[in-house]
Amino acid sequence: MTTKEKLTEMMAYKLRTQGYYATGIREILSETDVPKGSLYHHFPLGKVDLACAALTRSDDKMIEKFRASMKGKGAMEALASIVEVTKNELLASDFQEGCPIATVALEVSHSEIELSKLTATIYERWENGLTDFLTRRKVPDPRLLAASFLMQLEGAIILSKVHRNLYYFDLLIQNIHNLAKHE
Amino acid sequence: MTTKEKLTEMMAYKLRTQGYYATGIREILSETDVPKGSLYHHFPLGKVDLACAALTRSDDKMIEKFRASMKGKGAMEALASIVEVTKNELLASDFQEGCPIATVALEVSHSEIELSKLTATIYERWENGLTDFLTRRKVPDPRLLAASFLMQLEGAIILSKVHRNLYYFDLLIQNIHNLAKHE
DNA sequence: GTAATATTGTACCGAACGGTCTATTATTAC
DNA sequence: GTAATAATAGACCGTTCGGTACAATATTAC
Repeated sequence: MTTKEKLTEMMAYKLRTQGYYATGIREILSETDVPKGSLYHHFPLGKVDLACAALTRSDDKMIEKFRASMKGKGAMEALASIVEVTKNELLASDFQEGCPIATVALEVSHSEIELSKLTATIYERWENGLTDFLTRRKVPDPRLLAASFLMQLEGAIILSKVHRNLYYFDLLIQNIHNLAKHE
Repeated sequence: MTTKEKLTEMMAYKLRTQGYYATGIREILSETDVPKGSLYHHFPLGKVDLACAALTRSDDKMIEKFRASMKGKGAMEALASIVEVTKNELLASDFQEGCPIATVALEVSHSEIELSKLTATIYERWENGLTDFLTRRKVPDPRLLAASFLMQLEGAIILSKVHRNLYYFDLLIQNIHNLAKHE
C-alpha cells in the first residue's frame, strides 16, 4: 500500500468512527507513521483534501461491497444482503464503524461546503445505483423503494450504533418485506 | 434568561447544527457575551458538563414539543404530527437544525463515554415514550412501531438535511400508513 | 553518472484549544 | 451594615491545531 493510500484509508477509518473535527492530522500521521511532509505532498490542500479523498474511497468500497453482495439476487434478497453486510460490519467493529459518510455529513453541513457537497453526491449515487438495480429487477416504484430503503438503513445504523444492538436491522428487513407485499 | 440558560441553549444549538468537536467554548462564550469565568462557575467540569446539560435540555424540549403536537390525536395522526414538526424545523432553519442528538451520538461513540451514554439514554426515552403512547392508543405491536418510526425519522432527517429536500418525510408518512394497514 | 523530479523528514509558525487562577463586583442573609 | 456567598471579568497556562518552509533523500529519465 502506498503512502497516499495509507493516509486515505486511515482518514476514512477515522471519519467513519469519529468524524471530521474529532480527527487531527497529527493523529493520522502518527498512526500511519507517515511524516507531515508526505501528507502535504500528496494532499497539497491539507486536511479537507485528504478528507475528500477518504470519503470518495469509502464510497467506492461501499459501492463495490454492495454490488458484490447483490449480484445475481432478486430485489428483496439483494436488499436483505445489503442489510446483512452493514450489520456484520457494525458488529465486527464493536459498533464503531457505521455509515462512512453520515457523521461528516451532519458535522459539516454549513461550514466546509466542499465536504458537504461531496457527502450529498455520494448519497445521491447510492440512491441512484439502488434505483437502477431495482428498476432492472422490475420492482414497482423503484425510486421510492430505493429512497425508503436508504433512509431506513441510515436510521438503523445510527440507532444500532448508539444502543449497541442490532435489532433495528431486523425491523428494516421486515418493513421492506411489508412494503413489497403491499405493492 | 439566566446566564446558565443562555450557555445551555447556545451549546444545544451548536451541537445540533455542527456537533461537539466542531464547537469551541470560545465560540459559545463570544456568541453569548458571557465571560469564561461564568462558564466554569456554572459548569465546573467544563465543556463536557455544558454539553450534557445542552443535550438534556434538547431532550426536554423535544419531548415537550412532541407531546404537544400529539395531544388528543389518534396514533397515526400523532406520528404524522411529529413528522410535520420535525419537517418544519428543518425547513425553518434552512436545513441546519436536524436531530439535536444524532451528530453528537455519532461523533463520541468511543471517546467521551459520558456523552455517549447520555445520547443512548435520550434515544431510549424517546422510544419508550412513543411506545407508551402507542400502547395507550391500542396500536398492535406498539414497541415495534415506535422503533420503526424512530429509525425512519432519524434516517429521514439525515438525508433531508444532506439533500436539502423534504421528500423523505413524505416517504416516512407513507411507510407508516402502510405499516398500519398491514397489521 | 547526472540532472530532474518525487518523496520524505522536521523544525517552526501563529492561532485556537480547553482549562486554571485570582481579583472584582453583585447579591443574599442576618 | 457587614459578612458570606454567587457570579462575573479576564489574564494567563501548556498543549494541540492545521499549515508552511526547506533541506535531505530516493527515484526516475536520459
